[in-house]
Amino acid sequence: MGQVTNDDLQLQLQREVAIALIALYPTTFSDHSMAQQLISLDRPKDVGHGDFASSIALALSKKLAKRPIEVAQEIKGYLEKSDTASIFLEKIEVAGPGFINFYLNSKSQSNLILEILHSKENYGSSDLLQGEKINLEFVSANPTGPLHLGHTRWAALGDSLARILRSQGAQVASEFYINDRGVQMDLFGQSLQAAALNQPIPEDGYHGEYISDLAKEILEKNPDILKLSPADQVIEFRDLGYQLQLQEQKNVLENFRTSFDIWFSEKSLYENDEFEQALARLKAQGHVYIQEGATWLRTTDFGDDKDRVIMKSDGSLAYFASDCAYYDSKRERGFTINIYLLGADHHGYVGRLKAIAAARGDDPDKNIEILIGQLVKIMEAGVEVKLSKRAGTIITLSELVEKVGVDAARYTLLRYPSETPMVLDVDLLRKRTNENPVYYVQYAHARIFQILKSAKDLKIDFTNGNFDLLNQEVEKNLISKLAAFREVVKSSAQLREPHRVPRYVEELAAAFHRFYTECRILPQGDELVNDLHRTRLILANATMQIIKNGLDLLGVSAPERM
RNA sequence: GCGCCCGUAGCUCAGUCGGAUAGAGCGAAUGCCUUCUAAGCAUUAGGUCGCAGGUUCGAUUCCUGCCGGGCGCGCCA
Repeated sequence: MGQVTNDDLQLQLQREVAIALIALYPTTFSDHSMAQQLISLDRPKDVGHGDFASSIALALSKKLAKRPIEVAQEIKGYLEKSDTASIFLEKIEVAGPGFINFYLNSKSQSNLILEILHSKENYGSSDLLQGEKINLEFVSANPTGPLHLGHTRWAALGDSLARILRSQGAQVASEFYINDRGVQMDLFGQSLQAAALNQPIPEDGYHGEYISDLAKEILEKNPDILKLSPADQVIEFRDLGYQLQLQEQKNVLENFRTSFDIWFSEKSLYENDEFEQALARLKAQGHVYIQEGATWLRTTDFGDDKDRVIMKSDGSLAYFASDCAYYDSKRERGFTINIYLLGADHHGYVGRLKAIAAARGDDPDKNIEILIGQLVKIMEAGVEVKLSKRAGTIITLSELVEKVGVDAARYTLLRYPSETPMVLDVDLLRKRTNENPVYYVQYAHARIFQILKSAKDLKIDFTNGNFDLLNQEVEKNLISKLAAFREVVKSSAQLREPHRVPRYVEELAAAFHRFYTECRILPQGDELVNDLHRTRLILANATMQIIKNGLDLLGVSAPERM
């Protein structure tokens, strides 16, 4: 047998246990894959419980009519005699009510560390999602104003999720859907025109201070605009304002390290017949009907609350028309998995979006995935800031970044599951930036970097070490944390949950800080360099690599000094 | 009224397929720098996991009902 990678260990251990079950209880287990499926095997939170733990004995207790501890002992006994298991296991223990704890030997630990140092920035990536073509749509703000705090959360989440999915081999297009047509755009144009002419802005128009600034900018650059007829002025203001505002959004997102592969124009759906084709397809499939002069899609056939209007009775298009054509476009472009990151205020869309997919003949559970991002509340001076465009109390993406920086903003927004409503305490982020968890993680990285730099200055060669020497609790704990990285990134990708990465990286940083406090890494004074120093340097180096890899998945920088 | 999400320490929140004494950060108290970054570490305090049932060897986790909070239920976008 060749070198066993850590990734395989879990599977291999599972296989060994399955073999044991079949040998020990032939009347209960005959089929190998069935036995293996039954076996739970996870990484315990507590290092005292080994590198892997299984509750299989507890689960089987009833079926075998034996006490859990007895079952555990029997499995342990069998595995201890197994030659294959002993290749990578140090020892097996039965603990608590009947858990079996497995401890890896130092050979498998050193293999892990060496693999990290060998793979470098690629460690943690896999081909788990190889061949998947994923469209990931997020932010998708109207180009009629600045990006607010909600958009900021989706920007961080979407961008990080794209990085995580790509790391697992998926082909991902991150996409921004520009709502550049319809009533809102016209209101935008009217608002700009009114502001430019010092006239009252329409009641349902756009009011923020940015509108008058934008109007002023347009006037300065295009003085001739006033010569146009009022109706043409609106169009001109709308189009020029749109360009400026969209460019502004692009700049802000760029500065937030959020990149999009595709900026998709809603208007374009109508300029090259994509809407016509999508509608024709739905009609041909028999899901479209006309009632009271309006054209409807029978989404209730596919679980939606009510049918949706595509074309209104006055002949104008409903917003939903674009949704249909847009989904069709994504499928035509070859995306099999289409992820929508929606704000909680749009969660009512789930039913109709799924219905579009189903009506088209797709599998709504497979081809469409919708992630709901709960809204972000803001606390300032101990009270909640009510967000209102009218009152000018909205906090924009760029304001947040100005206050706390890109790293802290991204990291904070990524720490929580998207479906968790979160409260940002601006005062805390503003006044106490040093206490933000992001600095805790970055500090660990910077610390290691400086130590390795010192080691190089001292001309210490730490390419080889002896992992048998690492027998302290803090050292073992750090190694076992490193071993968990791959599984964290994988589950993060599979569950579409980026927050697992920051949580993990914080645990890893904590494990390192404890290790650093208790274990001297570099030789002191006149002390000669020995294998323990070298091995600890290797361990520190691997830790730095994983912190860096984790932060990269979040789009957060890993500073060399702080 | 119906649908989705949330309810875990004083505050902000983690907690994979149900598992071992329920965790982290902040805040509070106390220790630790003549040696690698104290933006760190250690110890202490702080909990009826919203409430009540059910499923089972075992429930913060799954099911039902209730209470409380957020959001959504247009031929608006």
